[in-house]
Amino acid sequence: MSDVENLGMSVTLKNRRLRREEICSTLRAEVLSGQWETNEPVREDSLAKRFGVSRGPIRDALLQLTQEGALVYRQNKGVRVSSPPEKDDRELLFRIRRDLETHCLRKAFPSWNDEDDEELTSLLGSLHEACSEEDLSKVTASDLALHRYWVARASHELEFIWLSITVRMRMAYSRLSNYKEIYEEHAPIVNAIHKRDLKTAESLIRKNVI
Amino acid sequence: MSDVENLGMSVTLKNRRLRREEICSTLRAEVLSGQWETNEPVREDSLAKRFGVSRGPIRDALLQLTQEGALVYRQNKGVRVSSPPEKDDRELLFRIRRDLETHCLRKAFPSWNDEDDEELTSLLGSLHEACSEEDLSKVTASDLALHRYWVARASHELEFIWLSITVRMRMAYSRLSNYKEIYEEHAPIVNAIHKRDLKTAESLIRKNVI
DNA sequence: TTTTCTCAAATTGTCAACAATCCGCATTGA
DNA sequence: TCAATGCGGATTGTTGACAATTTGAGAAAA
Repeated sequence: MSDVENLGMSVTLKNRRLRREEICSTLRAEVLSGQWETNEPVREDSLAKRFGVSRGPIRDALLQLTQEGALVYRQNKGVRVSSPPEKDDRELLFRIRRDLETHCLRKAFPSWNDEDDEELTSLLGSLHEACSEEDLSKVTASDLALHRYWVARASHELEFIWLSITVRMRMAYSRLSNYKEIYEEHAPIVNAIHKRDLKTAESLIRKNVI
Repeated sequence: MSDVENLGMSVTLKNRRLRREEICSTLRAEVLSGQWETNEPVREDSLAKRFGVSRGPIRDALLQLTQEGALVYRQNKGVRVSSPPEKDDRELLFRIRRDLETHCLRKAFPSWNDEDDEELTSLLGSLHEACSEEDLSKVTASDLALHRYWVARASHELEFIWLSITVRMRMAYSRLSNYKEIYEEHAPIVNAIHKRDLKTAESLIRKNVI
């Protein structure tokens, strides 16, 4: 019953519960959209002031982003933005990510339901909105959230792994170019899923490089 | 020059620098070797007392182990030991891990040198010792460290990803059975690497399931 | 001038206390 | 008897202060 209450909680309280995650998502989107200069140090104090919390939760978020691959920690020197993976590794990472996504989609398909369709539509809507506004940070977050949905739907274990791979891949593709293109690549995927057309969805994901 | 000084630091200071990492490694080996009951809650206070630190560093370590997949975090309820991945996912994870290790070995081979050979020999020695002593926790840590070496040697980015996959795989194979067997599976791999025989090393790794 | 050393400011690492939340148990009321 | 409720201990989440470390500027020496 407390769960029911929580759902109805005010936004302030809701945010309180997810403070670390919230901060983490915001920072992740900023880093991945190339808004932080490489080699520019990230200060815990300034982030703490910015989010109106103490350094504790900030450190939690930074540590998590380090694990995900967006930041790199150095002893007593704080974090810096991570460099993109080497060329040799990119192909491998790309293949792994593709395998993960298609595996998850295939696995989730049998139990895919209307609620999932709604959620996906909503996420695609966010992506569309972000592309229209040309808000780079929002585009990155929306794109990530869309792909993440079918991965998480299949397995929360794989979600972690997928995220840490995808975040690292993204470091190489910051500063995306064509917003329209991004949306138009994703719409058909969602459409195929709505039609329960696994084969088409899979092949589209295989092509949807980014 | 401070780096040089650090290398010569006393053990106490060295440990100070790596406190979080140290705690993390210890706990990881314990969890992976099946010494913690599933669903048994892990209390931050007791860990803090055990390691003689405050809850801060303990929380850091627990958060990291959560990212790696050994533990699961629940809001206001602390962490619990993670469950093994589902059967569906294991095959995929296994393939990915295999690809990662062979990729890294292949990549590291051209610049592999005598120092690497020494290090590997030393790690194999630790594994042998651990197997002789039948110290489950030590076996797990040594085995992990051995494989980790050639991954890390190739790429620190891939090291993170490899670790989070391997840790999750291991949750399914806790309580290993035959100690001798473990050592005897690894010795030929190291031997092949010493002889710079990439092909043999690769095929042995492919077979070395664990 | 150039190099080395010292010191202070900035920053991260750690700690202990406080606030918020969860969980089990007893009490209450039908 | 049994379900609902509220209390109290235990546990996690957060905070601000303090300790340890790094960094860079400037003084001192070669």
